Amino acid sequence: MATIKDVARESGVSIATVSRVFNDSGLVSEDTQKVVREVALRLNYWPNAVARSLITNRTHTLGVLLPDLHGEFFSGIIRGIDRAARAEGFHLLVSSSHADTEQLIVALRSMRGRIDGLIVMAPDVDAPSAIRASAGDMPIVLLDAGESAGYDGISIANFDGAYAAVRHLMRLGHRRVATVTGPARNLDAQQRLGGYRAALADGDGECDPRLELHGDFTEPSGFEAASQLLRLEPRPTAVFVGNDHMAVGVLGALTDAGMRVPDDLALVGFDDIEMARYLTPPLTTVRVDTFALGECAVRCLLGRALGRAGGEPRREQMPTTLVVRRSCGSTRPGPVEVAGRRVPQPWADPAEPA
Amino acid sequence: MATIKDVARESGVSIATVSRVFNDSGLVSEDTQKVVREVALRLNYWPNAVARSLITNRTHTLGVLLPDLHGEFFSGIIRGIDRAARAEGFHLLVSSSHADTEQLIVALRSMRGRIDGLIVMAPDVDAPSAIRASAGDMPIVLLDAGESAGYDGISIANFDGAYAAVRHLMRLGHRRVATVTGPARNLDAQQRLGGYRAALADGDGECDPRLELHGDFTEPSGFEAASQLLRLEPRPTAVFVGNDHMAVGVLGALTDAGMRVPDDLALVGFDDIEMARYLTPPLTTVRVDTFALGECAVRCLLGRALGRAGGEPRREQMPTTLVVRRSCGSTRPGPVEVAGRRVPQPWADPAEPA
DNA sequence: TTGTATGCGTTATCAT
DNA sequence: ATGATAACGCATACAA
Repeated sequence: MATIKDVARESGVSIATVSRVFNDSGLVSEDTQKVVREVALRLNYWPNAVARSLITNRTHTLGVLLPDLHGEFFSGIIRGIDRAARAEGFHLLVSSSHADTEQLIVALRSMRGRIDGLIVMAPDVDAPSAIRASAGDMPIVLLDAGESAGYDGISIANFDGAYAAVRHLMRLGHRRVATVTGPARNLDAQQRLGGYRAALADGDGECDPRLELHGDFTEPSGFEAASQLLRLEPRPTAVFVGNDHMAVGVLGALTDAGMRVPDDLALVGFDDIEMARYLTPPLTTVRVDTFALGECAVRCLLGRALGRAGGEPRREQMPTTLVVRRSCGSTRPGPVEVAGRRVPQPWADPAEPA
Repeated sequence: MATIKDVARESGVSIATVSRVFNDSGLVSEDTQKVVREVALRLNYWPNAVARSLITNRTHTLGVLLPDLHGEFFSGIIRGIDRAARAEGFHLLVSSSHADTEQLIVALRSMRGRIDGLIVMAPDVDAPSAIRASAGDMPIVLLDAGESAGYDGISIANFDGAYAAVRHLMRLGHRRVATVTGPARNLDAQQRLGGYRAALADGDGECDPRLELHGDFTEPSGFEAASQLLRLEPRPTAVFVGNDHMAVGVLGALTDAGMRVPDDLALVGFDDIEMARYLTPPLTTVRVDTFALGECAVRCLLGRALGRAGGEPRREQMPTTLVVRRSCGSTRPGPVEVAGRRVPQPWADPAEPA
């Protein structure tokens, strides 16, 4: 692999000139520039990014630390990150599957010097401080974390989304509305539960602790929770499920038990995973725009990394949208959902904005 | 951010000794080592990966070039890559969304010096040679590409999977079996079409060019194709669809037209996306283990990058599995599919191996 | 066991 | 407009 020296020698100029050709390009004469570029092309030369980083202290690379890469949620986020980063000429150094904060720190440490900024989705609540210690003064954006002081952060409007979903159920006449929660330590789960409770309180719904069933965001846990739900006396007439994966499990259990959705029990999920619209009945749910979340994180991060922004930590919140389909038994279905679809699909679910 | 010099000074040793502590660790006395480690911890020192790479010419990073990051297919692949790479202490430098080969080359060039090896899923047929020119002597693994000479490559058993799917339909008594293909230039699509044709020829099925409908792997294109399919005279009794996304569109169009699946028309897809089991009826399809595909790519690549392997280019093929659900009208449903699921789901689809 | 000195490929700072 | 040379942070051959 040719280096700057090879190009300099072949071109009959100094390495400084070659370097200038590939950077400033203003201080080099047309003729010299032409020669150098030709030689570089012939030798298939391109500046070594590592050597360049060492002296400039800039890598044009963003570190991305996620708990997982699987599923639509993470897939959407990383896609948004990728698009936005590429648009600014940045690469992505990705590491995922961190079981705990310690593993995350190990990954972060080994990125030292290789990245200009960091996007982190921390599994634990205690992660941020540990991260800061290992990250030096590198700009960091927290994805979906709490109000950690001193960090830029982007969160999801979990509370609002859950509130809108439950309020929708109550407008349909439901007073006894159950919920299936996510993991207790999970912030999204906590906030969604908060929205559920608030909507219930604001709309004179029944506030019964037994109506709060516990899941862990997985489909089997939804199945389990639904089994418990069916044993409640009196039985709730609707259920707000903390995410769509659990809602799939709930739907399965209800169908098994011979319950009709939404007639016997109305159902609303959260996330709007792709599958939601293809369930029977199509699932009413709260949409989270994960792509935009990723994009937003990059914009926020580059604002700091490139010194465009400064001062106060910025906190942004990604809005959510209630997507009404048939599982909630809405009496007034909205227009056909068309986002991202190119062809009319008459068999698809009706939907309406929140 | 502390450097090796800071640690050396604070520890009262030379930078060479500090370096040894963080590398060999055999040639340094216990005492010195202890002091250095303490100081390093206090100063929050960790070797700068970029500087280290410059001299060792090893980055412990793998480049990953994919056409997209969206959807289960890519999500599964990159997850497999991530896991396998992490297990070997490697990072991932990811770049995606390359519309054409030129964009891909630009991305590749800017990775120069930053990666020890490359995993590429090239959108175009002409990509490999361009890649080689820009990659120097870096080890490369091609994902899902043809028989490009001189490269390690991992492909999917598209032909076998399609063959098994269509053969299954014929065993169920179907003779007039249609297909919906993917993009003409797409290798997967070509191979799946090949498997369809071969199974038809081997099993005295009807070989009618009109039975080959063209799609582009998107759901709307499946919807369109199904509309054409319904106008065929005589109407086929079964259809093998080139991927699950199109199969969803086909199913929608058939349902719209009042056709019953599988009674009026049997349906088989390809990929086994998560949604497949939740459709009505659950979709019989050919499973591709994308996770294993990614893992395999990393193993193959590291074999070369770490100098473990040599000589002949290796070509591996990921096997596929026919997952029988209800959309094909199989008269003998297999055991309940349990892979990756922790809780029995009695309402779930029956399945059987190929 | 430890220190000195060189070089990795590049940019940046001086010169000229 | 161009060249010589010192950094950048580290690993390593060689010396001690």
